[in-house]
Amino acid sequence: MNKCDQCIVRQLSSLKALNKEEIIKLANSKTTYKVKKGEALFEEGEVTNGVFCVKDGVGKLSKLSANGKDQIVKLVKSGELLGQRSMISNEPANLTAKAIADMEVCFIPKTEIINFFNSNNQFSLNMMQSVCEDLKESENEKIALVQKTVKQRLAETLLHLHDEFGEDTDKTLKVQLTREELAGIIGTATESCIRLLSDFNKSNLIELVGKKIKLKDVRALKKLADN
Amino acid sequence: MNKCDQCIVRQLSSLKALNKEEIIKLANSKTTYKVKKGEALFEEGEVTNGVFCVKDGVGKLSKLSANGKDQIVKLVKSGELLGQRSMISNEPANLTAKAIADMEVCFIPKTEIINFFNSNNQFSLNMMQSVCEDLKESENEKIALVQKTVKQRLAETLLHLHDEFGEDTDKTLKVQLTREELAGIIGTATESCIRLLSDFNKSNLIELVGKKIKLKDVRALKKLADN
DNA sequence: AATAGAACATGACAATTATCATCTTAATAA
DNA sequence: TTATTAAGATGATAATTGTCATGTTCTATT
Repeated sequence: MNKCDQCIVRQLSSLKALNKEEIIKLANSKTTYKVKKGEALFEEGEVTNGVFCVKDGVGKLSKLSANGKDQIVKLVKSGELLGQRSMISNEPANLTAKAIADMEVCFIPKTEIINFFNSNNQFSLNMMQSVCEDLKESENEKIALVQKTVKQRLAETLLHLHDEFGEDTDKTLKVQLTREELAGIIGTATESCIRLLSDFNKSNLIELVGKKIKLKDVRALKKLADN
Repeated sequence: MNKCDQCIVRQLSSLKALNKEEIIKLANSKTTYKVKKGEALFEEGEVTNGVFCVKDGVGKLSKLSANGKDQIVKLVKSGELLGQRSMISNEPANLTAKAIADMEVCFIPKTEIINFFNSNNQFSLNMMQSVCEDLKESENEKIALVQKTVKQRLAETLLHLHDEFGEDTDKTLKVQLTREELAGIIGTATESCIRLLSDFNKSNLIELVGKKIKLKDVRALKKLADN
């Protein structure tokens, strides 16, 4: 059996609908490579012509503003796909994808995906559902941006990061984000983000272990977040 | 030939991929009805179990916040579909859909849509592309919320409304939104929205004709919006 | 036409958040 | 190790935006 069969992406993403035969085709058409922390998988405006499977590492989808701030739209972790939207829409990428932690990815060319669309209905449906999931999240985040304060959004984001990525052995968040990146997720200035982290630290909601963050009072954070 | 064949929704939405036979099935399974301005098609949390075709009128998808403010996520006009996301995801509606102008809609039950998914690949692809389009817009609006000022977002929104809905014979915007709704789109307080409209009026960017809005200097508005 | 209620408008003020400056600490390269 | 740069931290201040109060103008209904 080839490697794709046991791959985490195959287990977690839309690709789980593919049968043995299709998986073999997939394995033959894919290309695997590594992306170092800070490097880009693709940049806004590029035509990607395929989909990226994230085997390992963490990526961010973001857009640079005129004033130089990077707004992070989504984090992508191992097991997920990247670049479906622009591939499906036949458009250049709307966002830039960069590695936040060293990544290992496979690239699947568009032609192959289209074949799967045509031959495997469940695959199409899975893909559609995954885009719908992204849409729902995006809408809810949009609403949160307007209806919640920066403090609430920070609390919410810390909880999300905890849920999605888990914690290290020292109980700190596993994803290593700079304060600037964290600010880019919640949509605020880096200084504001740092200030609030200090506040949270002082009021014992979190603990700052060097640059890492440990959630100390999840209940209080939750209460703060959805008020 | 039955009515669906000539329907504007059939011409503009994903439904355009359906063949004659499918259109007949569609016509037999649909139910048509009217929704008056202010009334809801469905509310957040409801299970819709199908898709709405907007034959006429304008609708808004929105979410009510704790403090009573209504954040508008999307406007829907004739020719578009409504409720695909929660149908595809098998989830209750995430947003409330209300009529902003008297609407005429057809409801297509989920079972029928699923049949089309299975029998017609192009239909699936169209639907997927339309969700992708929504996702892209949502992401871009999310970014705009963070990276642009309220003034810029108002300018941007006025231009969008002009593009999407056009103008009446007196050159005012065709969509009739209250100031409160407009504020709900750009994500600000109603008073702030009103104040900025006054400012735009004073600086000759727009003209306030009663409650209606006439764009007077599109170029300046554009410059303001994407700075 | 009179009245009530909604929508619009504007001022005064407060709260939130951004910006700029400066400093400390940590990471990286020579 | 030391130098250099990046990341983190904090204060002071300004700008933006929200909130509350109040008044005006529509609009609909009797």
